[in-house]
Amino acid sequence: MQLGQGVEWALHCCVVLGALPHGAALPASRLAEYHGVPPAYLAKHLQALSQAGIVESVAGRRGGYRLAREPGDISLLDVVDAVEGETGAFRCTEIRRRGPTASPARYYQRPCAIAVAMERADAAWRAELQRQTIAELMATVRETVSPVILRRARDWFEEVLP
Amino acid sequence: MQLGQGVEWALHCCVVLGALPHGAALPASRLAEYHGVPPAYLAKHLQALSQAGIVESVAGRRGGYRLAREPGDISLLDVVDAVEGETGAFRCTEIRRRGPTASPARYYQRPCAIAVAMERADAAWRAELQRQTIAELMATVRETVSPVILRRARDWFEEVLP
DNA sequence: GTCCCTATACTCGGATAGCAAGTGTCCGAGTATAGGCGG
DNA sequence: CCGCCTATACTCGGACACTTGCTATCCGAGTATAGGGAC
Repeated sequence: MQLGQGVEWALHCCVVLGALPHGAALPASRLAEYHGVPPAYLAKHLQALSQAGIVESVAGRRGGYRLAREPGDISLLDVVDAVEGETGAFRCTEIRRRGPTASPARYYQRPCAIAVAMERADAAWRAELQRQTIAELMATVRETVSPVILRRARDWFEEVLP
Repeated sequence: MQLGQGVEWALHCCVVLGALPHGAALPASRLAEYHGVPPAYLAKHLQALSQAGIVESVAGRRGGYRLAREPGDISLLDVVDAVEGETGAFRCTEIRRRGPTASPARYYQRPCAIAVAMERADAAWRAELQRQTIAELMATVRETVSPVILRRARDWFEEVLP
């Protein structure tokens, strides 16, 4: 089990977009340049965020992406679900109904105990992601990132933002 | 993100092996037959369980697999880690150090806030899996599975066990 | 000076290849068993 | 009748193809902008 790179990229992008001046948009190409990742591939994941209503796209010149909601209203789970899809980590294929002891469906009304146990762990994972928001992430970043880096980032943004 | 089928199969196999008479072993082929899954592929996952010390293999005639520890000493996390590998779901590639604002390593001593947040969710997932054991799974199965199915399973085992 | 129009340059969006990991399979090495043979 | 030996059949274990989904890329549709021209 392994999450795709897109999750990491999407989260970093959300933090960056949240730090922009209100209403400003940043093109996907700039986001890719800032993070040092392939532009075309990052665009694909940004489209997923757009379709999920997490970011909104602004067309034309001076266009780009910006957060569609307040950073405090975007949970990490929202981002992960948008990029990875909402299919749970565990998939129960009901193998208990197969093999020589297979029986009519009425004997399997209770859910599979193994599926229940795995879903429980999955729920704990999702709950922890739901609990945290992009706003909290931004606050932590501001507190932990070196002032030097923070300054360089601000300078770079002022340079690329028109 | 999606776990492989092997996790489901391995958990079901552990529950079945835990229900065997003490000391008895069941061949991989029988386990595959009982669950209606490809024998050769299930064998691959059972090898992983064997290398992790969860089950032990008995060679030769009357051989097969049996639990290497008491069911109460095997957590679901043990099984998942054995089959899927212990690599966490989220992988941080430190993209914060890339791009135009890249700086010397001494400015990145604090861990990446995004990685920390994701690791927190991963830890919650693993903790929930660690909390539950094969023994508890067996108890739940005994309580929830239809008596008819339970009887058929017992009959089948008495038939195939020599 | 102000308004409108047009050409432009830039943006997103979906459709298109390449590759790694999970999926599925096979055959060889090793061993406890079962039967036969000898004492 | 008992013990030993051998052949056997069965087991696990690792090495070998195949398919799905993640990774990476491109070009076309659409739009806000900037500049020029007319009034």
